[in-house]
Amino acid sequence: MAPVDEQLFVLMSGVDYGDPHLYTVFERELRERLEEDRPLRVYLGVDPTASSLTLGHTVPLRKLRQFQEFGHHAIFLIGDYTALIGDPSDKNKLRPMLTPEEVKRNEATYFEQAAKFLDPGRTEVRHNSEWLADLKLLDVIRLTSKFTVAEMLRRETFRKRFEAGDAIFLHEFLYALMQGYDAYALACDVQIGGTEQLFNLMAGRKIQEDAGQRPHVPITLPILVGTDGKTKMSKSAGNYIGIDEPPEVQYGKVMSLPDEVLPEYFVLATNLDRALVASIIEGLRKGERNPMEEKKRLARTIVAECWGEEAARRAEAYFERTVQRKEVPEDAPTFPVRGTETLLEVIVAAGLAPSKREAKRLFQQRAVTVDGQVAEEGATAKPGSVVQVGKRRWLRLVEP
RNA sequence: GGAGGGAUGGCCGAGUGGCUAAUGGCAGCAGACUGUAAAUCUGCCGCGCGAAAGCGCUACGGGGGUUCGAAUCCUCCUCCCUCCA
Repeated sequence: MAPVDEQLFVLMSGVDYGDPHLYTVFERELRERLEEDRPLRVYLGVDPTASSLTLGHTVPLRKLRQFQEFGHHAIFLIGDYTALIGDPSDKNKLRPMLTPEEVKRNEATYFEQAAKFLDPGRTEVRHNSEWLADLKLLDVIRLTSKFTVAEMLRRETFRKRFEAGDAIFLHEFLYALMQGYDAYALACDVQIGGTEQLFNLMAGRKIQEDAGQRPHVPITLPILVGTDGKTKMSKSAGNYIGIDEPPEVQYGKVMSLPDEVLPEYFVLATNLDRALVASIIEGLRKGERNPMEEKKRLARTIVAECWGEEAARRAEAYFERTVQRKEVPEDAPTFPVRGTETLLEVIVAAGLAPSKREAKRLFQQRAVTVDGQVAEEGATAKPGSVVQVGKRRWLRLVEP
């Protein structure tokens, strides 16, 4: 296996426990395991609560991949049983419990997409219903007896809700225990998760230890911010980059990220060589590297990791043509016109604007051009001309 | 079983009878600028008619009501939360 120092450099990259002391401790623990020079059992658990993944979901997947590339044994655990409860970790309110049918439906697409970021042939896929479904009430009670109420209430998410007078249901306490039990059932050496899950991972250590197992090394990663550069990337917030979105869309979304988040994106959302990543970040900080060039590299990398090199080249070329050189893309959608319709009608009919009111505003803002000339709202749509709305919407008018 | 609090536009969150298509923030869109679709600045940001002023329609969990007029008051219903027992 690769030298321990080399492994450690890569594996600890981006890792954050929210506490420098913990970092030292866990880094040492990981070093000890790596020195045993054997494939470690590394597990990542994912609850199939959503049917399609965002770039944010790929952060822990990439970490698992890194372990895999060093020859460690990767376990992808589908939390089909825990999903029924709902992880309270990242929420300040109760999470809805899913039905078994919903879980099943999400699960298939989930792994299919996750597999893009793993080496699927070398990944062991498990479900936690395999062991959790068989626990007897007595087993569960024994598990709960290892934890105290004070311990639970010290946890930030619960504490805040408790202090705010919000409801905390008993089953929410159980979530951490279930995830902890997974670690024990898998007899894992390492568990990967988001920083907000540290509590759950620590619960796992405790359960393993009580059962006479060596507690695993937690590897927690920060939450990836969304395209707004501020809040957590999520579908519902609309600030996401979906891994099944078209290459051009992904590329564009990356290019619209605020410059400040480039470092964290390079660390968390790419598989680029860690030494290179470090030098990029350093270069950006010192102003020796051009943010735009680096952002293009980031965009290219992310698209390539989702769709392949070829798609990344295409997306980049598209961006350079349309945005940087402001050319009309040759694949601009066409729209048949007789020459009697008004531009306004055509823009709405072609879907370049959601409503007439909105289209009217676009005209008022001088955002509509025909063959490069700013067009007025009353103009008629003539076949053979090219309409551009804003920076990224085009239409080629053709004979019907 | 009892008492009380809440449900507002994509999200967060003001508003407690007309001045409210509804403060503000975020997200989004446009223009300017630029090193990029970054940052910054400015404007827009329910739908329809109208060149425009303007007019109309729909909207504050759901139904019904009071009123010249309701997101705001009353009533019933649904869902959520808290406290006491």
